[in-house]
Amino acid sequence: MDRRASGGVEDPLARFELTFLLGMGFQLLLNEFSRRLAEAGYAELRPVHGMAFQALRGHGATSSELAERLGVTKQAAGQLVKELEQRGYVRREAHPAGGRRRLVVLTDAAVRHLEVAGGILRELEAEAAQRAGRDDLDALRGELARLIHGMTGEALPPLRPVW
Amino acid sequence: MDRRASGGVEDPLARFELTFLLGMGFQLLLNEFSRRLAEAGYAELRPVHGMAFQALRGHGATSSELAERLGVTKQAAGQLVKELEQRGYVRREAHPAGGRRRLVVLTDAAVRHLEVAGGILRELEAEAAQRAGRDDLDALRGELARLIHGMTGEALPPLRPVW
DNA sequence: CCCCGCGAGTAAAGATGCTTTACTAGCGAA
DNA sequence: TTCGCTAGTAAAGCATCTTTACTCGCGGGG
Repeated sequence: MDRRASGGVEDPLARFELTFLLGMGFQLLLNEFSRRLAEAGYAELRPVHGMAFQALRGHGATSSELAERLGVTKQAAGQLVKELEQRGYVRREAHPAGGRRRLVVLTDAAVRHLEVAGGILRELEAEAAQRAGRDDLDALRGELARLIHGMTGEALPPLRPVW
Repeated sequence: MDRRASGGVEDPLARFELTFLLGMGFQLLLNEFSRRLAEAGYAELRPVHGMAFQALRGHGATSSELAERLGVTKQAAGQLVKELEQRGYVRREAHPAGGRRRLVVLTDAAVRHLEVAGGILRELEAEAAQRAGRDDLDALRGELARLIHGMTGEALPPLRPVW
């Protein structure tokens, strides 16, 4: 049986613009992600915190570098770091290059969070694959990747927590 | 030539979770949409205003109905309506059902905005289709529609302007 | 008939999470 | 030594939402 509406009732989603479809899909996945993350004990962390962890994973970064990667001002990044430090998710160490620089690095708690968050994201993707079929989901990923590359070239855009 | 990386350098996007890919694609399209809309003289309107126009198109609605469709409180919706009324995008008429109800309806200016915005969205989609191929883009639309239906059933989720 | 309660709408204050403006601190180079 | 660059911080401003608390109009039960 064909999944596409052929002669039956037209899918109302077919009338929506691509941008809306992307937005709806994103919002649905993200809401469910946040729900499960809160259930897992991370209700205090918003998506932007997870983005910060992503940006800091590996060798850490200065607050200003973090700001650039997140696409916000360095003041906003500084405040984020302060909160995360108070909650024990990052440490601020002496920066090898000296100056006023401080290197912000993840603690084990943040690394654990990244693992849990990643697990939930993969779980969501697996559930979608079960409904839509693994092949279709891989195709979706490929087409999204091409769309993104077509709009940005090689550089990856920052993912900001607001419209 | 195969588009998928087969033996060459792996696409860094292949490492990202589906949720991130959706978010990036959405944000890229939306940013470009906002840019062009501002260029077309609508710099004063944010995406949420366009969403409100969508929700009101046809027969209009009360502020409370609008609030529900946008997924915000009725106070927030009321403020939105006040702004839009001052700028001449909506009118508030007597509601046939009486009571305190006021029917919020679109003016011609709002209808024109919807046309311009729709044109830009279709333009963006056409450009993406030119890069990726019309078939691929249709496939993307179909897969997004299935993803959304898989998560919501028939009901369509509100599209809120924040994470 | 009256009041009572409900839903629509409004008003004001509060919360949040950014940006803007404006400063201080360390370092290297002219 | 002073100039200027960059990192970081502090405080205020601002946009946009929610919460709390009311007022208005109507219809129904006593």
